[in-house]
Amino acid sequence: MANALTRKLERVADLTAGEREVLESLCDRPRIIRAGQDILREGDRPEHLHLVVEGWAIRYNILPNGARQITAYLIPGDFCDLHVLVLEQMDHSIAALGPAKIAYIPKATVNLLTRQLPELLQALWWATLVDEGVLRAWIVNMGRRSAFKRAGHLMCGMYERMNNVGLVHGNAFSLPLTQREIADTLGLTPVHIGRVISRLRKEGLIALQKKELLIPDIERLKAISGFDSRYLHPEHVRVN
Amino acid sequence: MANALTRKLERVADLTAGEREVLESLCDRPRIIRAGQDILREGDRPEHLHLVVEGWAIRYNILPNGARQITAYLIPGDFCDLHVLVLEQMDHSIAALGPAKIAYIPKATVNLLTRQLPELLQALWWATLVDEGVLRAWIVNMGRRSAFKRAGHLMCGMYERMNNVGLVHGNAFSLPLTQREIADTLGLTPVHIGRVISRLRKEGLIALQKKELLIPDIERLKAISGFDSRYLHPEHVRVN
DNA sequence: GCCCGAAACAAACCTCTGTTAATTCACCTA
DNA sequence: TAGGTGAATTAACAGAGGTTTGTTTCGGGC
Repeated sequence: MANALTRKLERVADLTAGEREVLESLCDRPRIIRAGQDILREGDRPEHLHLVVEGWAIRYNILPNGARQITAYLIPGDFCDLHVLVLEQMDHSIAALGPAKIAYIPKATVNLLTRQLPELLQALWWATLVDEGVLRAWIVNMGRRSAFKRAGHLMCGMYERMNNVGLVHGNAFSLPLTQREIADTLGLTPVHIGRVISRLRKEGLIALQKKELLIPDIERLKAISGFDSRYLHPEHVRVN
Repeated sequence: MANALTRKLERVADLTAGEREVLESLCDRPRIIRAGQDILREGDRPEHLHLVVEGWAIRYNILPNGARQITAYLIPGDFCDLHVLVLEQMDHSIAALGPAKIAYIPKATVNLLTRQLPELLQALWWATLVDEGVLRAWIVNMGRRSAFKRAGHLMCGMYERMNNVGLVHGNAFSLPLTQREIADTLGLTPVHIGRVISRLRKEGLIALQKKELLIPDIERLKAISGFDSRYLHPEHVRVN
């Protein structure tokens, strides 16, 4: 079975057998990170690139007043810190949500690979462009939607991502987040997220228990929260 | 004098004379776009890439209820639609703020160039990674800061960008935005932006008149609004 | 089975930001 | 110079979301 990185990059580029093999080898011998532990901290100047092999991680900033804002959820196949190739220093932190496996890849290796395999370089660039689309949708969600729609939108996005990797069964999937994390994602408070979730339940839009989220009618929730999945779907076929 | 695209890419990569020449030629014969006119619309499947050569543009989404959210300011040297290399379809629109000059570059040309000049491909990737950092800072700003700090933060960011390209004189620079645009940037309403600006004025943090913004003490404004310029500054020196 | 801390749930109260609308100002054109 | 349009300003009011506090439930360890 192909690993997550390979699967992800193949959505935007055709890879040769050789390239695929190289990618597989990068994920060898990942380190195990305990739940909640930081993988990278603001200010770090990492010598390795960090790749999520298994589990979930969050990208987040802590403000001087202690508030936290989450800016990304990282799933298997996602790099934590590609930007340090350019900016060197971390301007935010990364933490494992649950227990996770992280591969440590020397920066030099990546620099070498991208110089030798332009095809791979392009795939990484394109994956970055897709990520940008996700960030833009995040901004729109936070800037112009009510808390109720914001929460619905987030859940639709999670559904899509999990569905893309075959992890939705019977309209339900595992959502290993506390209300505090949802709040820090959407720019709200845990208390208010509680209110919103209880309303989503009351209106029959979701059933959430034991970190398992069930969305009985995803199309209805999408319509209500103004979710448009276009931004997640690369339609590109390599023109070679 | 080098054009804006060249200057921008040289901040993240060493370019050969030949590469620089190619970049210059891309900006030949830009089209003139009138103030306020759309350059690209949501749903478009452009055959060309669009590059800002002169003037400012905004990236924005319109929601079903008519609300607008701006997700980027594009200045000379910025591409409007690199992501259509992967996603093909525009999931947002782009409009010229004032009168602007836009270069139309065939997608095929860019695909060809990036295949022939890996150095250029890498520079574009890295520029994309820098953009990602800007989007993350935008999210943090909207999610976890009060309207007052949010506005101050935006102005600090504009100051930095303009300063980087030598357009700040005597602590002042041209800010061609209406309060409505500032509101749509920060996820607030024009009325409230008005309140916030008047308070920023009262506290002597800014002087704004005729689209000219003066920040008497930039360090003070940065401190008050929690601005950290790290995310804007590539420190990288190409490892050749 | 019991205990503990964290997470979820609830209620009262408060404040920031949104809404609406009227007034003034700036700029452009006839 | 007058008239017109969009932007900025101001004010009164409303409502979404924050704060604080307390209670209940959940999950893991013993």
